[in-house]
Amino acid sequence: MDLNEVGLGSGCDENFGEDSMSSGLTVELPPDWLKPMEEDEDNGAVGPKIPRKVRGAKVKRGRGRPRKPRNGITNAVDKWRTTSSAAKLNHPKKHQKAIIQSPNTTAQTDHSAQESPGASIPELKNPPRLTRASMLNADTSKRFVHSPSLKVGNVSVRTEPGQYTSELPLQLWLHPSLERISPSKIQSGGLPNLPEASCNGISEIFPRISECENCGTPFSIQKPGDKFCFKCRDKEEKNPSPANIVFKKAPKPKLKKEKADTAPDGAEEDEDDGLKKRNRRRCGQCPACLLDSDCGKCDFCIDKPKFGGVNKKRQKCRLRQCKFQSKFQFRRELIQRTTLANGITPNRKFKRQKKRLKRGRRKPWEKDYDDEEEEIGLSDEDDEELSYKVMGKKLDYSFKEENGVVYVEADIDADMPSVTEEDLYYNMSDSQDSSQVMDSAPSAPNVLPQLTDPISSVAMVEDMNQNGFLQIEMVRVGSPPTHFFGEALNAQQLVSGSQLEPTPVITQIFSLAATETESDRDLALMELFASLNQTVLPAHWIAVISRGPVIQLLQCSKLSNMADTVVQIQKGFFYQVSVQNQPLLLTHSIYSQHPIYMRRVEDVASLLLDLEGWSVCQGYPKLDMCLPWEPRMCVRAALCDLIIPKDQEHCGKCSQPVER
DNA sequence: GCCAACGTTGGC
DNA sequence: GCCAACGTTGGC
Ligand SMILES: [Zn+2]
Ligand SMILES: [Zn+2]
Repeated sequence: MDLNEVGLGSGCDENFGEDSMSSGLTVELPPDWLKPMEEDEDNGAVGPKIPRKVRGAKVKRGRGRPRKPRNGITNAVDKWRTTSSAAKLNHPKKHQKAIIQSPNTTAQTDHSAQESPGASIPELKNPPRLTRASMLNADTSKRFVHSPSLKVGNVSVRTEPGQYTSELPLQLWLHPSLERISPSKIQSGGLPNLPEASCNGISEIFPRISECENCGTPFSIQKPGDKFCFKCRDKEEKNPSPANIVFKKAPKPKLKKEKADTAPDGAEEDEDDGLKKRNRRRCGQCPACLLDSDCGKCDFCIDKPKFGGVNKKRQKCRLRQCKFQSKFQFRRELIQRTTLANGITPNRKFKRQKKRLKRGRRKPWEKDYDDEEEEIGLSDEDDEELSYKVMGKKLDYSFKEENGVVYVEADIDADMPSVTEEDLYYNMSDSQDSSQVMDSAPSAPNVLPQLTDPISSVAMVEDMNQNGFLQIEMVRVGSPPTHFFGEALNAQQLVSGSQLEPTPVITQIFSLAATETESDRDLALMELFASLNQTVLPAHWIAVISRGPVIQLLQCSKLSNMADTVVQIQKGFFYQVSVQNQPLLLTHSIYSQHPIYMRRVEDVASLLLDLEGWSVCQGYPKLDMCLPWEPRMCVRAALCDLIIPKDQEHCGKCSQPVER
């Protein structure tokens, strides 16, 4: 799976003239300027055994083990504010060319017509190219998997068998526990290797995380029907159930490791095995897996030759350890964050959690590396205390900003007995102090009432159901990605979960003002994402995150004027509004009414609310392109405003089109 | 049983 | 051939 391919807008990149559009697939890469700096050459590799000084930290994305599959799909050109929009202004030539090649063509959008369930989409002569109707606008209703027993949680996205089309709607599938899926059906149904082979990448956005039916551990669903976490799957495979029985009530598998097990036979299995092994430690979907850059500060990073380390540990950066499948997950990450925030130098952070006199496998002739520790000046007492604070107790935290200084507020529950790493992880965002609810009614743009009653979320869910929205809207808005952040997902959890328990006092505030690294920026964005998912955003907006990382805010309701609108927030909190995949010009007045950076949930919410007050320019009819029996097509002027006041039908440029 | 160390290997 | 980072293992 390649999250680079997450494409939220639908289809058309013709404005940038580089996409052949043959497939109609949407491939939207995060802009290069947002990626970690690439170092193009490797100043002579040095043997791993030789400690060396830091050779500028190289950030390289194609790392060894996990394969990051590519495909031949043409990448969309940057459409980001600072690049594309600016490019439009700065490079009129290129832009002009694009316009000539492909004017912004748009189908006359008629939401009400599309909304009617029976309405079929007329066959267009060259639909993907000419219609800019986004996937969010497409008639998706038929593709949803309906189930009488809808469970609010455990929702993920997938395409139905045989439904790999260019305009993929947001689709949901119910957790397999609710649906019987036979393996043959899956295989013949053309659901190739989800998540690896997803056509437009939309399914990558939503984590397919579920709970292992055997051990309850959260895990990433690798393919439809997965019910067990990696471990249990392994065991299951070693004692496979008869082919036709799919959901056998697994008798608590004896989880004894059987060493000399059945020898794998067949190259196919080997390959499969290899692939499985490669991906064993990464789900590819969690925030950690989405991170591209090493922090350079954790113990594993410090150990890396590129950071001047001696390459003894040879592990992936702590921050990049998968939230679900890594064996090094989380505990130390928390330590790092805390200590980072605390201003303690990175070198001190990850020294032993446990005092060990000697370490395994050291060759007798090697230097005693314990000395090294003394060089650094770390006393064990320091170390243990630091670790204890974080590890032994529940820790919630949230970012706050005040006078330009960013703080981490950590809630530490002293009564909490020692918790597992998973617990820590899942408790991370349990603190509802930072959780805010916006009423779905677009009012009071800048006031975010505190979440008081979890029921309100439930009520909202029901509301939306009654209003006839799509299934996705029956999920609490903003919830899909929150699997990662441990937010309670279904109604029951909302009621019975930690929200009802008063969260302890904020006991520590750490300043983060100092140097901001690439990974800090990643984390800050993740943090915003987490906050967004603890917030009920304005009606039917959801936040998803994709590789980069990039936060994307989508309006899920086709009834909204903003159904085709996506707000994307990048590292550094730059944001961009685009309509049907086309970025608004920087000069658009909506930008002047909001902060340049979407740092805070409030800013985002306010922007979304504001957007709801606008509508999308419908362009002007392109008569010559339409044969009488074809649907009426509209095009937009080159410099179309895209978003216009609600009472207008098209923007100034489209009402007096220059072309023709 | 834990984990530092390191052999190993997929991906490039 | 190099590198990232996985799985394994011996010392504790
Ligand atoms: Zn790191
Ligand atoms: Zn992951």
